Amino acid sequence: MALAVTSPPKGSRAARTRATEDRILAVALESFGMKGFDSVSLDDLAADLGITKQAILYHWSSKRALLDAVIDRAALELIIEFDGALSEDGSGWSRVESVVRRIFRVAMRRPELLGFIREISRIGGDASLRVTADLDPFVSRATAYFNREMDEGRMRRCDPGLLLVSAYSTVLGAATEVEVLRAVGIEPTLRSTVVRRRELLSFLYAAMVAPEYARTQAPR
Amino acid sequence: MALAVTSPPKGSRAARTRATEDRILAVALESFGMKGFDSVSLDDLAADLGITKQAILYHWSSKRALLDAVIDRAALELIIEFDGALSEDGSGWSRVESVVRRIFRVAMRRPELLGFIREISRIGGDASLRVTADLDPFVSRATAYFNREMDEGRMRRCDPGLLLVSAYSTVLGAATEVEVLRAVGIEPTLRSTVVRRRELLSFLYAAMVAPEYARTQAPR
DNA sequence: GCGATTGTTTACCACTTGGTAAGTGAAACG
DNA sequence: CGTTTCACTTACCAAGTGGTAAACAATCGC
Repeated sequence: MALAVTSPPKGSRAARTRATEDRILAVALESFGMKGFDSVSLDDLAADLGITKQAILYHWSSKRALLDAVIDRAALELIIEFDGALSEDGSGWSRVESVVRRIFRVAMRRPELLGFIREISRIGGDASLRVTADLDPFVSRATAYFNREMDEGRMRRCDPGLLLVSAYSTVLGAATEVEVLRAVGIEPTLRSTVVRRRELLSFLYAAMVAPEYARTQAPR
Repeated sequence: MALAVTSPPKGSRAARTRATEDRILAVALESFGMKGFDSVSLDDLAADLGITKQAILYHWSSKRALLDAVIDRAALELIIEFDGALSEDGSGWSRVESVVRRIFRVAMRRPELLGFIREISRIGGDASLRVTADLDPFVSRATAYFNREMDEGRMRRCDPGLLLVSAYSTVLGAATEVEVLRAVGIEPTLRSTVVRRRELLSFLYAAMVAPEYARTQAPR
């Protein structure tokens, strides 16, 4: 899919270097996330970019070093996508709802981003440690938020970390487990995604919202 | 980890052939599930088995053909692990609970099996179609079960397919997303797994069991 | 016992992999 | 303007990839 438009040199040299590295990281994130790290060769990447593999190795000394850079970029983009939702106005359920909507939006529009995180989990070792470290600030904020909500009785009391994992994997699963969806007869179209999101929200609502509080805030 | 004990030839020729193919499939499932299809070469597999790669290619004409065989085996093992739980005695929540316990047991004892299904999902194409077809009977049974439970008012009314996906990915996630667990500060030990399973069960309980029915069957 | 069959190995092969070394053209700098 | 620096390419390479061909040894039918 070489879109390689050999764009006319523009801007300062430093700026163009940054632009090239950006393009490489973007394509690498996309490919690693969709096909897996080992399934994508540097030649594949280079071909998609319309450059040579050695150009990539000029910016990063090895494929593994490139992976580290992609991890950092993916974590950054994830935080940008989700962290805003935690800062939004509204409390309790409405804020959870907005996070879920964002995850669905990301899963629909940028599936490679979530796929990449999963891929990193499987690679394990240093790569996992890196993504864990990168995402730590976000996790802390989310956990603190859950704790606050529980303290004020708007959410069922439970372990915030586990709640985060449960909600994360539930939403991520419903949003990305295409094959499983097919297996249960749900063809992943845009239309069905809306239905799934609505059902999932009521699923999460039942699981998370404190019963005493539920009457005042009905899920859609 | 070549355990290659060059076992003394035993049994009829047909039986030994079956045994060899079984060993190959077992090791391939383990490796593909943990490291990914592309990350495991035929030479790697052969080395683990203490044979040569050409011995593998004698039984299956290509690496891809081997993958198909592994898919069939994985689906079979999955069905064996889970289908029994659907047939067990008990109704409503207790049966769901027994399925969840089984998935956790599988996730702890045979992580490669669940990892393999996920890997196949990502490979997509024919491989996905194959696993979908293989698992179809089980999915039908589970869906029918959910429908029955809903009809009799023991479960919250909702789309059975989506419920299956949600429950599947929630449990699978909580059981296998080791990196995410680490990120939220849950070190995946045997002890913490028990805690997580208990919390997850109450999470699922709240989400699935019909409110009118909940009073009579408290989750542990 | 003996040739045919079968499972496996040794010997290859064309191709791809990540990575190195040296060269090149254009911008940056004095 | 010359030269130095930089981003990148062409030319390689050794190690590995999936796969083929032929040799070989154990077992089967007879």
